[in-house]
Amino acid sequence: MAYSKERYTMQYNFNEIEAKWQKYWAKNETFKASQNSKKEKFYVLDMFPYPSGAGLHVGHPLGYIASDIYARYKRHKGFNVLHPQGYDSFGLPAEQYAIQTGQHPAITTAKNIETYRRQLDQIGFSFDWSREIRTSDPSYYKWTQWIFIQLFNSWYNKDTDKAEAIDTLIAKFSSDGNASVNAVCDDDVVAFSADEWHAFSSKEQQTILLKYRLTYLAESEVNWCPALGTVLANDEIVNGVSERGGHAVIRKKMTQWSMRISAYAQRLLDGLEKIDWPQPLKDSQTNWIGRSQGAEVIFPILAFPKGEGTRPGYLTGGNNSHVLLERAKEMRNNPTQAEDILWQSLKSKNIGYKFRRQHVIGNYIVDFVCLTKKLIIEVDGGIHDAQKEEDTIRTAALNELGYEVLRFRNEQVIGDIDAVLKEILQSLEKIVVPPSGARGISVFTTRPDTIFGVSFMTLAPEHELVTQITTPEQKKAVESYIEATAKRSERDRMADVKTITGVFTGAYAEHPFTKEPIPIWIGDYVLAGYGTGAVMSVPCGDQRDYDFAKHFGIPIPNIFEGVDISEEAFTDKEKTIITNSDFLNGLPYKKALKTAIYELEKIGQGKGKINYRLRDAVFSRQRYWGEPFPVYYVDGMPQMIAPEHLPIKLPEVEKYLPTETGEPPLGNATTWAWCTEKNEVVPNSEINHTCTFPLELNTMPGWAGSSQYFNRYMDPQNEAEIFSQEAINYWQDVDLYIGGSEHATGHLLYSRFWQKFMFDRGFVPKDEFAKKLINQGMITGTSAFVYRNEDTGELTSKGLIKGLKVTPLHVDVSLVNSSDELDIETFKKTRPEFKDAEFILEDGKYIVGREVEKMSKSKYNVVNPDDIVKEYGADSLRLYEMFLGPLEQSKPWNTAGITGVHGFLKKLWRLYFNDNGSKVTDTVPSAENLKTLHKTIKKVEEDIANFSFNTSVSTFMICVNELTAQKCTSKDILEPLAILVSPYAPHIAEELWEKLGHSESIATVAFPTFEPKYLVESSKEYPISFNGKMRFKMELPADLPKEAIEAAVMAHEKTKEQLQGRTPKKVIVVPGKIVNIVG
RNA sequence: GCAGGGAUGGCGAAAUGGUAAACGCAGCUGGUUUAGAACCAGUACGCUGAGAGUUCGAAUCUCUCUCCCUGUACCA
Repeated sequence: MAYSKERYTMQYNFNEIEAKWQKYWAKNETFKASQNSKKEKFYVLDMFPYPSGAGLHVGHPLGYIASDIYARYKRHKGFNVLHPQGYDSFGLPAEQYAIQTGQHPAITTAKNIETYRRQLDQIGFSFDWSREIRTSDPSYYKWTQWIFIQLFNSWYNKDTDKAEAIDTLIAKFSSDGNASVNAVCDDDVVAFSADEWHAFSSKEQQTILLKYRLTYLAESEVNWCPALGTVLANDEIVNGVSERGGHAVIRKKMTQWSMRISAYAQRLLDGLEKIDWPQPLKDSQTNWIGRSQGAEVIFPILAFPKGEGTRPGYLTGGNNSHVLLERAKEMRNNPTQAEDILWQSLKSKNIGYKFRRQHVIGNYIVDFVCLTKKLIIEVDGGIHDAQKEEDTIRTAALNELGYEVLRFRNEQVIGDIDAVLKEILQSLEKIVVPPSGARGISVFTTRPDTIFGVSFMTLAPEHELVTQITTPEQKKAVESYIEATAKRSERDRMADVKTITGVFTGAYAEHPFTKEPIPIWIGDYVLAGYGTGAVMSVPCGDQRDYDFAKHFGIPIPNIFEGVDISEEAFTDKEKTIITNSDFLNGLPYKKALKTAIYELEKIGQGKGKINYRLRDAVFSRQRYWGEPFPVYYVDGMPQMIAPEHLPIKLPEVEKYLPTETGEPPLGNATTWAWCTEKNEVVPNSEINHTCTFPLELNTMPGWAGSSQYFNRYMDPQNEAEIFSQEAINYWQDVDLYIGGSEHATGHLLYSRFWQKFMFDRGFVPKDEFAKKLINQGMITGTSAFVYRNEDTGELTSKGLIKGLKVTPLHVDVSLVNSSDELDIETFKKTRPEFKDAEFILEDGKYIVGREVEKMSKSKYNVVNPDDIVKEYGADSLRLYEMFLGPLEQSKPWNTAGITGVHGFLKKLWRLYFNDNGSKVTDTVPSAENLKTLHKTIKKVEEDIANFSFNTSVSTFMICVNELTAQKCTSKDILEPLAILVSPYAPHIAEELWEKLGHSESIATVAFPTFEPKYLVESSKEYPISFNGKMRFKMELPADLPKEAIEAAVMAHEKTKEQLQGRTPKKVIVVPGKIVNIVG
């Protein structure tokens, strides 16, 4: 009996070992990163998880295992390693669960975190749990709120190309106004002087500053999801529906907080060059930012339709208009003969345009004016000959105000009224009046070199000019087109790219150079949200324009030399030679581009411009379970709460839905007002708008809490600062960041933005937060299927379904063994609907079908790590996940293979122990032993450097197989081996280490040093190939010179056999590698 | 359409200019102890998606094509 007990303890009892060491690590805080260490730092970070209710499946730990191996390896290499973990614990699922059950999201979140922690702990990660953070914890989101305030109090100075404190902007405004300020700001800022700045009211000043702040409140069109009751960011929408739940999304105007990320577009692009991130990830950020270089061109609008167009203000007078108005009235009542004749023809839209007489414009009273066309008609008597000079000044002043002046003499009007009217009409037709302040249609183009190829213009149906320029004849067609496109969802519009639709507005624009009229169309291939929402259409140089022109029979002028455009547009920039283009003739693309921009700038109708696709990020969400803003409102203007009063804690609410009046869920809170005297949150009833004000009802989006969390880990308990200068200066940045590629344009872009902002404001020393990033691939599930015969209802084994009409049905993967046989009895028990099903077997077995799919509950292919750990142990799970294949590749899970790595661990254990106890001796290791060990050290170090963890697991297997065959028992080999294995399989390594007689943890023991001398071979087995095909092998001394090798090979009888008497043309000898005989 | 990645035994894969398939799973044969199963020994299969080029030699480099995956999209 005693013997069998002894035997039991000497078995590899992984469950016991793993529990023991997990407890030891926790108790001794083995992996606590030291805050003041003389060691070199190394920061290994995982993307922290959102703690969902479903818990972890085997796909989740993949990245964590890889980073853990790296972190443990770095500890062995003598680094002070920071390897923290936390939870991104604000989010929609907890809130929706709360809506359904009434359970507070904080409670479900805490419960989920508990599950996650248990699951993570049992895998044996070396996280420094003393640094755990949770984004939903007020002590953490205090700093998210703090950063928001910093952003609010900053503006982007384009001259210094960085964010600066808002005070510096205010100082500029008070000394010079805003004329000299070169900032990233809203489009609609108007110029003001220092005096005007001082004259503005506080509210006006705040309104102006809001246009410059890095986070600002603006009415913007947002993606509103009625089903979720919230706004979604662009990256939260997939194929026109919400990423979560697939609900419809519509465009809606709302006042929202926005982040001026567009200020950083260029730097976010430039920064990609200095970070070691995967190329596909960099590419998707590059595409997302979408830089395109070209020009903005303005096309004046021609020929406003008669009587239509913009409605200019009636009161056009200057400062003395009250005096002039009296005089004008008088003059109206006493017209001259000529004036009267003309008025009879002009009044009541007689010639199609509305005219006014004796109208005050600026400081003048003009005889007649058409306000829509800004055309003034003056009828001069003899007196004007004497005051020619004065009239010139008058005309110039009116021109300055944007009016054309047409002068006629009394005699002309009286003598030939028809000729006068004809001239007036001609002028009216010709005059272009830019609507509502704009000077024409502004377009963005990357091909200003093709400007002479423009044969029409296209506006997005939503473009604001559409309603203003459409002619009465086209009005009906345009309106019905707009209605039709509005009905089509974004999804339909995307799916249906091939169908060409559009309609002519009836209006024309004027070509900047040829002055030819260009018809203006609207078409839904032009997107309102990109560029200016209008394009200059060059059918010969753009396929979409080409298709549109072909479809509607619009001319397609060719401006490319020697190119046939009868079938399709010519888009090859490099081969472009411009022709039929006036001053651009004969120029290649690049030169033509520059020249076109130069000429456009010269005539003031365009300029070179860089356009970005990246839009400012909407930062408000109409949700409960998110960070509250540290903002209250005074007279409609947002005010920041002073940082010393943070955190502003999320208030309690009755229910988590929007209020009946459509306000966000925080509108349900009864204690949600800010008292500026007590500096605390007080009941809403105390709101008096003098010292107590309403608080912001929106909360921050999901990415708020994750955009700086990596820096908070450096000093997570600091209550006075987001992190101490000491901590940030020591830890600097993340050395290795591992996580999924799905965050490419969300978290990873926003984090880089905030990091650059923090850098600009001097809070952090690095403007990129992660030097190296790795995307682990997804682990997919291997679903299993049974096949139901549609005719008989029988379940047919996979090999017999050919020719039958069968429906595949998912079965739980846990009921299938490694040979794809179904456990029929258990299947019947767990799926009552198949209790009496007839099974058609092959060779007495039911074989299931297999297919690789994403892991999901509904597919019955989810594999839970808990079960694996229980059955094979954490070390087996860790090794197996690494062994599956390259880290970055997506790969299917198949539990069957785990017996391989599990067997390896048992074999490893038996190197150290047999039934009687330890086998380890002080025997001097053989050369063979040392060769195996050092070969392994070399390969494993190379593999870790390349993140090739799958091959190092193979290397361990080879090593253990070899040492077992060598019957190695030497401590000098087995000790270093335990260290080598420890990053991968830490539990067994600790146990072996302890059994070898050590009392300290293996975690920081120095990694064995590779010594090349043990790998030196005295001989080499040369592969001898003939014409590149290996035929036989030959053992030769390793240091044999080239000539001797050749001689030895040629003398070999097998060589003669291969050559069959032929003389080789050539013999290639690569010493140490190969011999190749050609001939 | 564009961008990126990929295609090697029945399966996961290794080899990045020099012996293709290491390592593991599954298969097959034999053995040992079995309640299940575990362990040990042995073993077959396979020529790198197709074609061309460079080379003494190509899975690896170049070109053309096919297919698959990921991302993205009337981006002017």
